[in-house]
Amino acid sequence: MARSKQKVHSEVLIEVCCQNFEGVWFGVACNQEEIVSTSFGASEKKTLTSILASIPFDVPFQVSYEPSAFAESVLDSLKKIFVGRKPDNTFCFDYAPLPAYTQKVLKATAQIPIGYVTSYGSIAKAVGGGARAVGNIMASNRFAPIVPCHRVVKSDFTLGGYGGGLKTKVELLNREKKGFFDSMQVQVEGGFLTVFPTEYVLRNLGS
DNA sequence: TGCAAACCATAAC
DNA sequence: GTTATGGTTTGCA
Repeated sequence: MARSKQKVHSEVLIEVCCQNFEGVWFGVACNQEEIVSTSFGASEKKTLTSILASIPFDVPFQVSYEPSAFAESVLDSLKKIFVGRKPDNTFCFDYAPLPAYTQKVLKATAQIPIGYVTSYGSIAKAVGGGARAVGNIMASNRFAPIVPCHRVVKSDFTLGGYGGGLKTKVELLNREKKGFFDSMQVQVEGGFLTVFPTEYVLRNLGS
């Protein structure tokens, strides 16, 4: 029986998991070895809703309460990032559904090291395009906080915005500060991105 | 400082 | 196609 020409979606069943860690809900959607989306928030419902929003209607998914080894390792990394530590693993993301420019911006954002921030305009300068467009992409970042959009601020080192709330953004940055003094350049697709010590932002908040 | 105008990719009609 | 929408930036008073 020839079935090979049929589109069999069941082969890409997406696994969705949520876990609570110290009062915060972390969620992941993944297919085998790729992250489809991640999220975190104060309630399970909100976290789950934001995860599900990034799964296309015609793709089946399954909410699992017993995460696969891969999902478990992603959740583990989410928690580590949340407390300001470096995750053990690097992951592949399912960038395919996203527009090319969005992919470029997210990949550049992913290059910002712990202890550093950059600005919307700096990313725009590195990969092309404009700061507002970068801001829009941050706002709809489906890989937070693994793609660290909390490390992107305004050019005057004030906070800008954050989907999870500015309070959360400050908390994350506070845990990530390393006491660096100098800015530096990191290589990204399309050029070099200037990053600045997290302290530049934090010392702005006091006054 | 504060305001206005320019900027720019997306998503939604 | 066209328009609306921002997690911005910059210049000018």
